[in-house]
Amino acid sequence: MLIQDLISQYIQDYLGTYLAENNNLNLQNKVEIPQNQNYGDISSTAPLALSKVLKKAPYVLAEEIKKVLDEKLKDFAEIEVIKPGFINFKLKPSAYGEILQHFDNTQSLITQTKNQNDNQKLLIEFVSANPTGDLHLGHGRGAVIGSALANLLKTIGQNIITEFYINDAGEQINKLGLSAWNLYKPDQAFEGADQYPAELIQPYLSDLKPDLKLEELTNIVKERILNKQKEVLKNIRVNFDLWFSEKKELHENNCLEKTLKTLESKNLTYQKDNALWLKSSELGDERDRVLIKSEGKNPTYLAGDIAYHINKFERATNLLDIFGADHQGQELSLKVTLKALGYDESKFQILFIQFVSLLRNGTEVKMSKRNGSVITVEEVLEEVGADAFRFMLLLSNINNKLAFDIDLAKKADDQNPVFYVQYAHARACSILRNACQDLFKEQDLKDIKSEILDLIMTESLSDREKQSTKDLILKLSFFNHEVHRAAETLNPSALAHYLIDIANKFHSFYGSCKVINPDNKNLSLARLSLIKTFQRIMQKGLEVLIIDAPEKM
RNA sequence: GCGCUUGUAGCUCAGUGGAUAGAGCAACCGCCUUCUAAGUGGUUGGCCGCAGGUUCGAGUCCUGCCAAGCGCGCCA
Repeated sequence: MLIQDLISQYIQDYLGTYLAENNNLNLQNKVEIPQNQNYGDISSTAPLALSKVLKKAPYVLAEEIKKVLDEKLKDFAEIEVIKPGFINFKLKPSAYGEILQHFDNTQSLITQTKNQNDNQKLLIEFVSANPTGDLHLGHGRGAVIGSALANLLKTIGQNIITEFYINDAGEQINKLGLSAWNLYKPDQAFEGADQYPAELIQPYLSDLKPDLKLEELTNIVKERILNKQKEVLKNIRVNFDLWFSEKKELHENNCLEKTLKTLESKNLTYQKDNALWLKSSELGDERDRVLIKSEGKNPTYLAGDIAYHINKFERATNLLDIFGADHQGQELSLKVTLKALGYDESKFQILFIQFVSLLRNGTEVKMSKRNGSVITVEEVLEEVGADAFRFMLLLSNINNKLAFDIDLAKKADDQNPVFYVQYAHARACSILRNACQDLFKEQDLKDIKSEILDLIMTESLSDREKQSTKDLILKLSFFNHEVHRAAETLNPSALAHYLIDIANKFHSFYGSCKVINPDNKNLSLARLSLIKTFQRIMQKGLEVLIIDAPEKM
């Protein structure tokens, strides 16, 4: 077990004596690397955080914990209690060898969450763009975040389904059909129709048979646009388990009709002005909403959305939607309705992603659907490649609007975070390659003895060597913890930031510690073990985010 | 007007009620006969939007205000 896991485990065991019942403390987050060296290599604020719950002075609590830990950790750390109730651990050199040993002996770098209930299944819906045009950068952000999050949750052992909702019915499709028709048969054009800009539609009109009917044309263009979206998503490494067609699954399968009947049977609807209304204000919404429009008797988006979410609840226990910030109007109506129908609101969550703009030559390029100045995923991807595309969009928290700096994403130096991170990985691979070419055989790097690993922090090293080694090992030892924290907070960005952090610590280690040294083969082996661990963790971290980890650059 | 999100170094952002608020970039001074200089060491840089409150302790929680983005359709 890693030292910080031992610490939190022992504290938890000890505090458990205070809290026999209802003991679901999670102290993992209360054991950390302190900002300031003076506070030790690892520190815990558990006594401070828990003194209120346990009704005990934090300092007293800290002293008690110290007493317990002193005994258990005497080989690895010196423990000090500081004023209000901090517990600071100064690690002994052997602790670092122990961490290397731990990683040498551990196949899987990420622990699986305990499955209290194997029936739990989370359905994540994201992107869900209308099949009426190209994917823009905003869709790209949702796609990258959604795919990384889904992969992150899968990695810790959760049961995940990813889904794309195709809005292939309704007004937008009619509008698409008319827009296409007017370009296809200009002499028979529909006058005065609301249309999509011609340049968005034209690329999908090549090689058409001459005598198509409006409906046939609409379907062909819709299919072509959808296929294009699928292709672009594939290019940014975004895959879906299911592409859910509104038209097929909700309309033709009568799912929508069933939902309306259910709502009617629960007396949640009424007729007014020739339309069918939902009594949503009674359920907590700001006002009532229309379900079936008076003109044409077509369902509103909300009606379909409710039916779709009921359908999803039939296939999964938990739902997560990832929407653009412009969809927040949906949330309240949908949630109150689902609640009224008996679904557990705690099992349905929506994440809203703020807008993306594009920064080129230091100035912001505004996007506007109306005048056709949409920045597509495809055009940005072409310039920067999938790795930079993904990493740049992953770096900022979804609650912040983001300016995608396209010039930065193309740079091949330390200013560009994705290069910085990938370069660190390639450097590590290069050292491992060289080591096995000149001085060692592959076999030498396996099962390195603990006496040799302990040399990693040997006394005779310079301060800078010790410092950079220590920083790297400690940071690496928190990998599993960081992955789980990112998963719990549904925040893959945190993992991206962590990877920058370990890349930084690695580069620093590289700069101060010569790894391959024929005059000191044992120290070389210990350091190669560290490099190997770094390389594995970086590779795994990038894999979770679905970004390449190149071995050469 | 109401709701959601945001406001932290020149810029982009981390920050889980705890210690002297951190990182990257930019700026400035250094480091290649050395495993990838696509790199690294150091320096400079802060009324954490403002004002109250809760707390032993607030960037973090609460209230009000200011500013920005988005949302408040028989559009999707």
